[in-house]
Amino acid sequence: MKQVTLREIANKLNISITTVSKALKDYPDVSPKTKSLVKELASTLNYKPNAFAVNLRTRESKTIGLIIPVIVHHFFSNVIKGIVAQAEKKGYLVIILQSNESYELEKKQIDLLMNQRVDGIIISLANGTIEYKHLTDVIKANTPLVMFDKIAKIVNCSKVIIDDRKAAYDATQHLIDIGCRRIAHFRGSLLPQNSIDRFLGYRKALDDNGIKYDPSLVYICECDDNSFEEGKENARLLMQEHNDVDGIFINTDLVAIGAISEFNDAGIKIPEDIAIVGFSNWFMSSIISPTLSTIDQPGVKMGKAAFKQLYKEIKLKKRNKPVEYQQIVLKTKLIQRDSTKL
Amino acid sequence: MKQVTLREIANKLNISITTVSKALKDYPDVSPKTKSLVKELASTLNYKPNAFAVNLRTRESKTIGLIIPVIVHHFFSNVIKGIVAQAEKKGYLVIILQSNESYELEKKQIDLLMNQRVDGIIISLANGTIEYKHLTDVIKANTPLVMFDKIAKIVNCSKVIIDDRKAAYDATQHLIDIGCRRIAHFRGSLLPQNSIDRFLGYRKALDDNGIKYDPSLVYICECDDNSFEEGKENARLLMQEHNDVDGIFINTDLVAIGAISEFNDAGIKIPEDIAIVGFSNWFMSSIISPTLSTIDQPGVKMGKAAFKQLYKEIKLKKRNKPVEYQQIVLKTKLIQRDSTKL
DNA sequence: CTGAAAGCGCTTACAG
DNA sequence: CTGAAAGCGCTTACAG
Repeated sequence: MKQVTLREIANKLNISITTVSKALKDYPDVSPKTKSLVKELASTLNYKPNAFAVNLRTRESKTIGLIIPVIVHHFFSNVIKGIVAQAEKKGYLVIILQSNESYELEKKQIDLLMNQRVDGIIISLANGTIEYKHLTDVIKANTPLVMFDKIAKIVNCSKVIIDDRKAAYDATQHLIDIGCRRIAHFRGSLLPQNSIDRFLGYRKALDDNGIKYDPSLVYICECDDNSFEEGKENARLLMQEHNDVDGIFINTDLVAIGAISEFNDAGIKIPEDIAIVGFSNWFMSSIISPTLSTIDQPGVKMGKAAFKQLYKEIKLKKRNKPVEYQQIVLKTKLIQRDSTKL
Repeated sequence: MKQVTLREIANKLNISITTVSKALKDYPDVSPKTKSLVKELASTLNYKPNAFAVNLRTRESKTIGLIIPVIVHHFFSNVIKGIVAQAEKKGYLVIILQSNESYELEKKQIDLLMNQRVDGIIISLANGTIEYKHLTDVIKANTPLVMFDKIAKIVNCSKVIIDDRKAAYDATQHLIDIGCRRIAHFRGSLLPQNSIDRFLGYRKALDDNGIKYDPSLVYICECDDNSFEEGKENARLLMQEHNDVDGIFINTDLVAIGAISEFNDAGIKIPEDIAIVGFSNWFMSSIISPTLSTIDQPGVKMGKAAFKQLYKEIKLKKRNKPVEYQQIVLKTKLIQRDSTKL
């Protein structure tokens, strides 16, 4: 089945391609009669404009790119859902790529998307991303760029984040409030801004409560595919090295769940022996035993907000208007469950 | 920053656009000297071919579409991962849409993708899909189509599936093997082929073992966003209506996890009072308590297989060769965990 | 109200 | 080895 073109419709009706095009787009300078004739034939022939030709002319693809570190991940799949839903409302399609936390892949994928002439890009950085030239290049090429969750502070573009520092502070304060005094932290990878901020929030809460910060209580997780195992491993180490710890604030739920599993196996009671707070509110956290206290991080909302901001910038750019970059900070909240109910 | 075009390079080097184009694509009839000159300038100017123009000429978009019922879903997000990874290897990008189990949305999304002139489409049907014209239209338009997991048997195209009937049979037989004699089934929505097949496998296992099939032991779940709650609800009903049941085979893990949670709350012992087998092997199943026996369904593999088949068909179509539709059946295996360890 | 013409940026059959 | 020309299918400024 060959695709129907404007020319075909024009020939069949013995009018010009121009008029067909204008009729279909409801230009005011086409007679109602012609319009209805054209529209009718177009629909019976099942005419679909060739997107390539339209894109080439209008220099718009109605497509955006999304790069995330991992797809199989409660938070990120929620973000995808938010972005895809919002984009569809505005007639945009979303190309999704997974960087696998690799800087090299991320660079290549930015390139792919720029080649594809997407109208804008939304990205959450890979843990491995150490330079930002690929991102500033996007901005230089005048392609709207929005970063979310794992951002680079120094890159000048719009960002959708939560206040990681405050959220981590709240989580740690909560542990202190229920009586913990020797509090460990399983932090994320060294580079990402959010794992830095969560660490800083943890430290600040200790300071403000007169608890001495002890670096040996901080364990690192890469938080890639192995999060669950990393949680188990760190829990094992912690038991060997510090049997006086009474609380842990953990960078992300999946790691926390690994830790819980290890403590359960070792016969350590949660929260009586060790209280635990996670981060992100994965669905799993509400069904493991004990249920896990955590910080709710609104994935779908973040996705929607990121697309909305990108959309604004795409529209502004189209009208050659100046863009003001926004830093959108969404609210989080502490969810108390059994892992901290003393 | 304006985008660099072939014309620009041609002008700067005082040669024709034709030659520039051919040089960049390593045509044999361009002198090595010209080639290196062109390539060097192209790279310093950071030339990127305009994908729209290329697509318009070559009638290829190097982009495929993927429609799935839900994104936030262990199995489907694994499939996404498999498809995206495999596609990238071959230089293809993936546009992802979520049908939300809605037939109407699914139709609209097929339309969107066809408009976008994707090179092929991979789809897992919505529960609500009752007609297949939108799918046969894709095939008529000569766009390669591959269905996976939730397929329509009567649509003539390639399919990637598991043997749902056998897997369900295995699961039910396992319950019988450990001594269950009064076995309920929480089935999926009525339309999808896979929930029909799983039901049939369940029934066959009962038959083969001389256990009378009792329709009142079959409960239905829509398996949409509420799966967990549906599991709880059905478990509640089951306890009221049939306190003699000693085993349940459940259509999908998330529903099974809801049921486990309800039984735990009600003080019913798993597996002593009721043994449970789920389906799909969600990560969660290995960490809840008791851990859940289930059928492993290879999401990433299915995604990869689906893309590979689609890719084959895209290539064959390009060479005007006939396509032979494949039905690819991937292996599943029963994973025994505590919920059936008597 | 209608249409001829230019042009978006490429690719490729063809001529020289 | 090089290049002029046609064409992919659309949009839109312009003329009538």
